[in-house]
Amino acid sequence: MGTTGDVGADMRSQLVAATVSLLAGEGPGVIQARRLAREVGASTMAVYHYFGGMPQLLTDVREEGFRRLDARLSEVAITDDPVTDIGRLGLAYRQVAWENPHLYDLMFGLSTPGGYRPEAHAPPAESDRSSSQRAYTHLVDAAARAIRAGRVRDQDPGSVAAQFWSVLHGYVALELSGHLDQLDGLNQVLIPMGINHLVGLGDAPEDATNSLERINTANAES
Amino acid sequence: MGTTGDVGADMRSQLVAATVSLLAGEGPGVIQARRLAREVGASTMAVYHYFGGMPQLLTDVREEGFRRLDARLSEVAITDDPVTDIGRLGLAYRQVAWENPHLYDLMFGLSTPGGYRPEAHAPPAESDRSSSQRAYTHLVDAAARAIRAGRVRDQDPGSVAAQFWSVLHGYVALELSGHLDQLDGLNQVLIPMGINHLVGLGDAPEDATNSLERINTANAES
DNA sequence: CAACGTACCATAACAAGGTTATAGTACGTG
DNA sequence: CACGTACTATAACCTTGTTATGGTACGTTG
Repeated sequence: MGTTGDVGADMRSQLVAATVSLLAGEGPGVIQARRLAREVGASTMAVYHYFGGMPQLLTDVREEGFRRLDARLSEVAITDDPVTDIGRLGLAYRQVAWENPHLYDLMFGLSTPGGYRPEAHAPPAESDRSSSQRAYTHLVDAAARAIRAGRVRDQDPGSVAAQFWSVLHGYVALELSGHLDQLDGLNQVLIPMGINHLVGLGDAPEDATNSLERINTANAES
Repeated sequence: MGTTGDVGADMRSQLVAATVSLLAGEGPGVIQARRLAREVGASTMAVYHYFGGMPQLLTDVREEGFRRLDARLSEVAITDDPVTDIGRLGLAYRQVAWENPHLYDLMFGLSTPGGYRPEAHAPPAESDRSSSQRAYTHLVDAAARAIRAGRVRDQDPGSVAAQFWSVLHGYVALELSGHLDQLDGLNQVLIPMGINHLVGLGDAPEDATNSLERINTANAES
């Protein structure tokens, strides 16, 4: 019945995988210790033995979410047009969010499905930070390449990346929560916003437009 | 003992107010039917009589959140510099989010504190949409003024406003969830991002910079 | 080889919290 | 005064996180 997949995986990863899968399939409402245990063919105790409780399990699920985001962004090829690369990173980012909106929500929201949260709340845990950090790094690298190529004014790539991330996350979150329903999000918001931002960062308007028009073309390893 | 306030308010608004207050004070963990009832000096049944259940109550709380956001944005004066106005709207928006992060999370997240959600989930309810719409309108109006003043290229103000909203929400959400902790968010991310965006929209770099430098000055009715 | 400790897991009980059933009170209306 | 409606309180029910307890498998050690 479960969509857990691999039989070779240990119980720990099976539980995380089941949670991710249930989040995508039936939503946060069914993320319950009993349900997860049943899903992987174990008893409730598995949750406590391997994680300590639901909050800790969800912490791991969140981390897994960032791992998957990182993996997806890693697949975006590095080409000789860093601005196109940035556009493709954005598209991949949006795609990941749409494939499992509730997982995305768990990664960035302050609350969790069960109503409990993965620790205090303010600072993401060490490991959590590093996971999201790895995903963030893709943006930093792309920003650095854009600066090196003269497409973006010389400045701290971290700041530029944070700006891209804000734009991306804001757009994706509003889109997911339905607040952008009456617009053609991609063409009326995300793409023009990306172009505007790039132009503000120093790129020529035609160059930015041309680069972002290429984002849907093949994406093979350069 | 509650921080419910007004004794003249009916039970319905008292419950919503208590929820907002508890979200700010103790977090989503204490948003429980029994606790809310105790807070307003009633029995649990009040929640069911006035709302039907916790999900519907939270729907109302979400709406109240947008009402407050709208009220706050309404206080931002309309001056003869529409770009400064936009900056001030952004600052007010951020302030509202910081005053009650969990309420903000409830307004934009897909999940709710208790683990249940306010209906299906995809499209926000009618009333909900109109509440957020009212807040959104402030941005649309400001964008239209900026276009009329020649500070932004002529285009659909709704699209421009959605872009501003995305930028704002993305920044605020990342900031709240601690993902921007190692940066000086305001000065390294939000302000430069705003300037970049405005320049991309057509404003002159010096004008955008000057206008945004004015956002912290007095805010009296024009 | 036998005793033993540890890792792992199932069953069952406990506690908290959403929800429902039931019934009572107050009050306006005929 | 009879009656229906709005509102409220009490108590029970059910689901779900959690803990207690005990059992099995297996590697380690004497």
